[in-house]
Amino acid sequence: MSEITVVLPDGSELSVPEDATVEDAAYEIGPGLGEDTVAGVVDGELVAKEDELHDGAQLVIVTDQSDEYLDVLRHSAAHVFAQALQRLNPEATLTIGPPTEDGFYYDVANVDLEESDLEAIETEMEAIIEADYDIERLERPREAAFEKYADNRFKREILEEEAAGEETVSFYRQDDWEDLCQGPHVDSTGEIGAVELLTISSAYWRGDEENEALTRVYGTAFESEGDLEEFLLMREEAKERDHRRIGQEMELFSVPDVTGPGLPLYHPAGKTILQELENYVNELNREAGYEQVETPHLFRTELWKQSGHYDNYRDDMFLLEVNDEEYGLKPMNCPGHATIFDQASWSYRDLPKRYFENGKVYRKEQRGELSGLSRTWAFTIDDGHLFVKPEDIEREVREIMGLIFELISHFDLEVEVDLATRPEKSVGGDEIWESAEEQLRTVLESGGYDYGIEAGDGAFYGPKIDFSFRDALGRSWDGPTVQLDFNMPERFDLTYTGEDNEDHRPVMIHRALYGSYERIFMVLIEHFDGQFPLWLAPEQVRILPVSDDALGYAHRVKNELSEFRVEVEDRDWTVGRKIRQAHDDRVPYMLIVGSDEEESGTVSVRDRFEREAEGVGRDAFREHLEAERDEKRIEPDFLKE
RNA sequence: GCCUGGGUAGCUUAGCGGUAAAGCGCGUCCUUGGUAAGGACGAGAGCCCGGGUUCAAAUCCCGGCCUAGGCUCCA
Repeated sequence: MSEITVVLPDGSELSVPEDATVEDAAYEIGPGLGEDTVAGVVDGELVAKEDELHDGAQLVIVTDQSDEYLDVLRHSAAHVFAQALQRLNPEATLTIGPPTEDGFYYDVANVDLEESDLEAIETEMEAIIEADYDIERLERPREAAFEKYADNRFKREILEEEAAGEETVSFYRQDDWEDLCQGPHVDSTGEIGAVELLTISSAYWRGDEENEALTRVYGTAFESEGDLEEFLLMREEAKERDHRRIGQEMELFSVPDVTGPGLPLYHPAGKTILQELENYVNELNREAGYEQVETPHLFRTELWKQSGHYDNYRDDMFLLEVNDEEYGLKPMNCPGHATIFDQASWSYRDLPKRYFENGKVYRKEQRGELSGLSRTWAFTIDDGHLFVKPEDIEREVREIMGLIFELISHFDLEVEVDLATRPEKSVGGDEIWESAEEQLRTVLESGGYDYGIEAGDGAFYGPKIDFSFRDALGRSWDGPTVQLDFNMPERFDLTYTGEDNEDHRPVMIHRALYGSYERIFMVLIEHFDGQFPLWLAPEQVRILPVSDDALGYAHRVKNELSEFRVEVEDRDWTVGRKIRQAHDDRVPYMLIVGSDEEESGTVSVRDRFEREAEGVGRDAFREHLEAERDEKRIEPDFLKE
């Protein structure tokens, strides 16, 4: 029999018979590994250990030590769910049930489920796990599968489409229950250490809203109860940190019914934080040679026709009729900036022009998508547009990368960088795309940035570098972006005069350092759990008089700290109560003052970490505050041991 | 936009055909406090909006609006 060659993770090659499976290959490497094999990853795709290999395959063996093992386990947990569901509701029609990042789901039809039903299903699942049934793979003729699923049009559709042309299809069996499935699965139900069903929602068959709505049950599974508990704790913490909840508690913002959906109101405390964020980015931009501009919220649709937004995004724009003419709220700031650029003639000596605006934009997002500050109809972008000579792209992008890293260094957030390349639908010639992507790559390489490639994920008008933040709970959020644009300069016929006295086309660079203020605000609220660094904290210091007798001194101390956001707690409460409240309100520093402090002219300092010091000099404290604020330190550190 | 839940005091929620409840917050008073909730009293509710059923609707039905989770979208 002829042999084929597969490539192992360390680059070495392994020869195996041409009908060898993943498991066979593992045994070739070593009997121990063969024994432990759960599944394989072939050319980046998770496959069953029974699947045959092909010549040149990149092979990774998956054991219970692999990262992929949890996916396999969860896929099996989805089967256990389906079996349990059908034990209790035999009429339930199964569709698909894959693993996800956090667990698994299973989409079912012909069954009415409520959250309250989940407990009984979970109990049944635990019985199945307890019984430790072997999980067996069966090959059946495709025709037999059709017969078996005579009354399940979903499975038949899978057989028709996914399994088109196959003679046999695989089933996985545990106990007396089986499901059409490609696998892979763990060897027995007992390997699932812990399961939990989480929520019920709905989803369309194959994710298409034209199709039938199915009932989707989300659950998760782990190797051990301990892992599950850790996961649930993390989930609970995420809920506690929900920016909508903290936003309400700290009176940062609200989205009342009466103002319309997705149109948040910023209250004084919230606006204080936004203003600090804005002041900082304004300063950073000024230093980097940007000129601040301002454009109105409303333009004639002529402008949106010129920019192309009207053709592509008209349905998502807010349009209105004024004096028989159509106007539209701006969904982007760039056409306004391009128009400003177009109001003069420029020489190559003038370039690059760097315009900047904290511009509010309006996009009529789908109603079901709106949520807190994470998805809104009105949001503000710290939007910069650069008009550059093509040969300057690299230098400008490098500078922007520097700005972005400078900015995020103050927020204790990790960041991931991705290069998004040319999508299928795009404008501009091959040459300019290749050159642009090359220049972005050069910046990323020479800057030593770790980055991934999102092939085909660029904008239709140019490639881009996307940043995503990772917060304290390990979640990822869209952040800053740098995008090259060859389209807008064409559409607006932007030109500059070159050294050769000829007209040339500038390239536009769109960039945002925060992304949107709403988004960064949300991320920061949740990342810091509302415990903002001093420079951002809406209330930086609260003075707690021990009794009313100390009110006068308290106000004198407050006046001395007038450059900070300071409040005097003058409610008729005990000291303990005042401290409790200040902690609940997440104030970085408390100053407790009474007769002792008044006589010695000092303050007692307590911070949000419950650290304390008595007899602190007022000047020393004020000077520390100034430094902590100006250096944008993450945590209060006056009382740091 | 679609599917499934939900909208009751400033906030969090109970009540689910028959006189609208609680905790927190708020106000007044007592207490004048020393490091994470002192006490008493009080005010505060078109029960989301519009229709319908009923002797009677916060409660049941229909429509709308908002909201949560999910699906689909995201220049």
